[in-house]
Order: sequence, then structure tokens, then C-alpha cells
Amino acid sequence: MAAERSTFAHAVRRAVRSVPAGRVTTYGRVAEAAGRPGAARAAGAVLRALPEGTNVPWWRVVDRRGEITIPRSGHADALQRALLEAEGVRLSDAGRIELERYGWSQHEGSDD
DNA sequence: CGTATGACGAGCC
DNA sequence: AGGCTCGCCATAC
Repeated sequence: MAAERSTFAHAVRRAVRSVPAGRVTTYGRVAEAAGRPGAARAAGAVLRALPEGTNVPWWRVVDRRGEITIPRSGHADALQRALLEAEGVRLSDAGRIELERYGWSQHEGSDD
């Protein structure tokens, strides 16, 4: 069986899994939490490689502007928005999330 | 082992 | 606000 050769991917998945429902974080935060500040792009690659039946709430990760950066080519972008709204996260008409309100940091324990 | 790629981020206009 | 360029990093080939 394939063992975790990439500690990075493992750390990213774990970090995303720690994001509570109704909250969102950014790729940059995830990368930082994974121990690789600046590797936001690489963090996105990890989420992008996730299987369908994953236990990782990848939809709670958006870019620093609070917007979904998944290409419109597929349906994953619409799925992310739907899942977020289902959790109570409100998106603006431009499809942007208010990070000041829904943003979550690993350091923050309270939700308010 | 060098090149290309991408679900990013910061800077600029 | 929105759009572009450049820099960073892990992966695929």
C-alpha cells in the first residue's frame, strides 16, 4: 500500500479537515497550517487531486478574496457554492464570501 | 533532472 | 472592482 510519501499533502488534508462547517479558509492559510507558507498554489493542487468520496471538506477553501477559484469548465465550482450555501455561508452576487465574517483561522477557537 | 502546469498570493494600474 | 504580471511551490512528464 502506498504510504504517505508527501507530508505536505497529508498536512493540507488535515488542515482542511479542521475547518468547521459554515466557515471558510483560504489556500494561503491552509498552506501555512500545513507548514509551508507561500505554498498556497501547491495546496490547491492537493485539493484538486482529491477523490470524490473524500472526507476532506475542500469546498470550505477559497482564495484570499473569498471567491471560488475553481475553473468554470467543470461542475465542481457550482458544487462548491451549493455546499457552502447549504452550510449557511452566504455569497454575494459576484459569488464572493465575506472572509471577515466567515473566515476561519486555525488559531481562532470561538466562532464569533 | 529540466520544463510545464495550476482549485494561489501580492503588487500595480 | 476587475484585470494582468510575476513570484512561489508541489506534481506530472
